[in-house]
Amino acid sequence: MESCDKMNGGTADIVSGGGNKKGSDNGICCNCQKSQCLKLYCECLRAGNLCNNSCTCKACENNENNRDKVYEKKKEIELRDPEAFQSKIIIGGNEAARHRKGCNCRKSKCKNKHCACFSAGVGCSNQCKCDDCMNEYGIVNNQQVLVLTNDSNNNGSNNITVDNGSSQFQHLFADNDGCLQNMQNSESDMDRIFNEIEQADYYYYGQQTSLSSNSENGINNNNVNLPSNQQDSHVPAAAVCYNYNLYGNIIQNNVAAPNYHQHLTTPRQISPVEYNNTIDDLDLEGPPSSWFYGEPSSLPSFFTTDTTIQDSNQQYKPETLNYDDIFQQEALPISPTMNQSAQHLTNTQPPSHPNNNQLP
DNA sequence: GAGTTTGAAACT
DNA sequence: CAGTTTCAAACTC
Repeated sequence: MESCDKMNGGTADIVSGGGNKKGSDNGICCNCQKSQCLKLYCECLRAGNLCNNSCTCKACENNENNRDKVYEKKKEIELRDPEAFQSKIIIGGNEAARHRKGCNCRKSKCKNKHCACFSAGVGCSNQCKCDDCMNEYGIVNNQQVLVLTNDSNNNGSNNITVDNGSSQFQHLFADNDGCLQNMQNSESDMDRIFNEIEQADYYYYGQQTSLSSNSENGINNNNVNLPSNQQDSHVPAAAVCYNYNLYGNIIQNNVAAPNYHQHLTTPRQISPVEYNNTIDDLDLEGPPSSWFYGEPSSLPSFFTTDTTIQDSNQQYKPETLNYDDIFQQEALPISPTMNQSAQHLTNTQPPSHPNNNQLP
């Protein structure tokens, strides 16, 4: 039997292709045999996903038909560990990323994927109780900007894929990955993200630059007209997507950047930016935000510290809230307040939604 | 593909 | 809280 492939070389196709009856996957799948996919052993459940068509689990109950049971089990798990469904990785401020609980490795020396820290792409920290650790804290063993590739060379298809760069990389984005989940709602979503990135004003070294349609030399091939002393960018722009809980606190964010070479060879049409954020898990999350744009190297500092999902008890029912009235969804450029925003993330509390309206 | 190793999660 | 068992992923052959 074909099993859920965990060793896919770091490329996860996040285009749904439609017809996914068991739920969205984010590239996550499981092979659970005994847990009924109702324990944290199940990667799908851990990520907040229902199991999907890529899963080869047996007696799976983590599906649409058992939403109530899934919810009850998740509550049980959260009783044992209130942070169980939060990202395992904490990235914030100027500190190196670390695993929330750390690892307890005895034999692996923390240098393979048996180690939770290594597997998540971060160095071990003083949270860990590992022996003979060779996974030094502060050494991030992956890249931090998600590269989106329009993979037109793959089987002649036009699918957009996520090139993680390494098999470890995807774990930065695997947990409760609401932004990618939302992108799966439509095959055109990734395409739209590209367009939005290009539609946005470009920022470079914190300065807004202008778009030029007929640039000739160097970096200008990518249609960004940069000052001559700043023409060394690999990627013209990148975007970050925040998801907020019902209190307006960031609970998840993602970073995306267009593939540079693809960008050079396939000029993309600039189209009006539209935001149709579908909210799937009203009980857990507030509305996902728009994508924000900025200079790529600045984006990792926008990763947030961990935040409690404060509505996991379904206190706020979807029908009682009018999200449009609470949040105005619109794209806001990161710069020129980039530094100020980044500074906020060094605090314990992440920044609130730009149009935050605190709920009771 | 089957079997072994590993360490987190669950349990006692 | 500590020790043990269960579990599924990672790894090896």
